Amino acid sequence: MPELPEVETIRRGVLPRVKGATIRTVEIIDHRNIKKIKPAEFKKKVVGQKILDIERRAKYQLFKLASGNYLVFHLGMTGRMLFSPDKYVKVSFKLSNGRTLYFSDARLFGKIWFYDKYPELKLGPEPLDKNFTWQKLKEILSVKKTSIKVVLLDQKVISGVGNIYANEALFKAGILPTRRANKLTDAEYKKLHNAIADVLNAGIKYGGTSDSWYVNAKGEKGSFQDHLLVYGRKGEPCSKCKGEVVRVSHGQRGTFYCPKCQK
DNA sequence: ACCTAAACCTGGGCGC
DNA sequence: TGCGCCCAGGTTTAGG
Repeated sequence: MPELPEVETIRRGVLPRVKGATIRTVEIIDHRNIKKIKPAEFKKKVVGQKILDIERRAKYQLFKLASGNYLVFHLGMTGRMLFSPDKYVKVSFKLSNGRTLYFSDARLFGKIWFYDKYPELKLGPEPLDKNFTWQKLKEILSVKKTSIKVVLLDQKVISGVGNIYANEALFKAGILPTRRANKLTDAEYKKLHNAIADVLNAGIKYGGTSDSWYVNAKGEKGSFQDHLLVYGRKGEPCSKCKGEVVRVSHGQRGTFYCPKCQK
């Protein structure tokens, strides 16, 4: 479910509901989301901790605790952060402010870690960072011989972009997903840089994409699915040329594009 | 370095 | 209703 815009939307909803609160109890319904540490140990470390802030790094949320420790969440494909439980809750955190934070995850691809200090995540640059210029994009892409679509999904190269926004950005930039990342022209690196920022900002503006599992911290759907131009639109007319949007499998992921508009 | 396939999992949707 | 199949916003690992 969650790419950068969805995670950011969730963070903005969760923060005001947990900021300044202390975690009183932790209930673990399914321990498989909790990584690197045993459930009992996790509870022991987390209970009693005060939450100061939530930082987002790519698709990760880092809960900054008053002790200097960090509680880190990755939502995988179907992870949710809720304050009213749904039927897929796996871990819940009862807070001193009367609320309970529910971590829901139907497919169990989500991950929760406890870190003693600020974690070193092996991630490429944040695409919405002010310092992330088109020249920087060119710099990191021009050493990659693989396809541009696969590279955009590689979190070590550029972080936060997932399958939906990669498809949308390549359509907006008019670039075929199978082009070699190092073979784009300067004009194309510029267009792609703009397109990535545009689709991510639009995703945030519309509160994320709710094609299937994604809801925000209040349990509400986003609406960017109503603005998608190619993702999930196999067989539909292209919004630019009225040709047909096609779907192929590329890099083991559904890849949507317009063969006429993307070169 | 790169490429592919498979693995981790469950659930929704669709055709029959 | 039910079954089988395909699909899924992500990431990691193994092998060639």
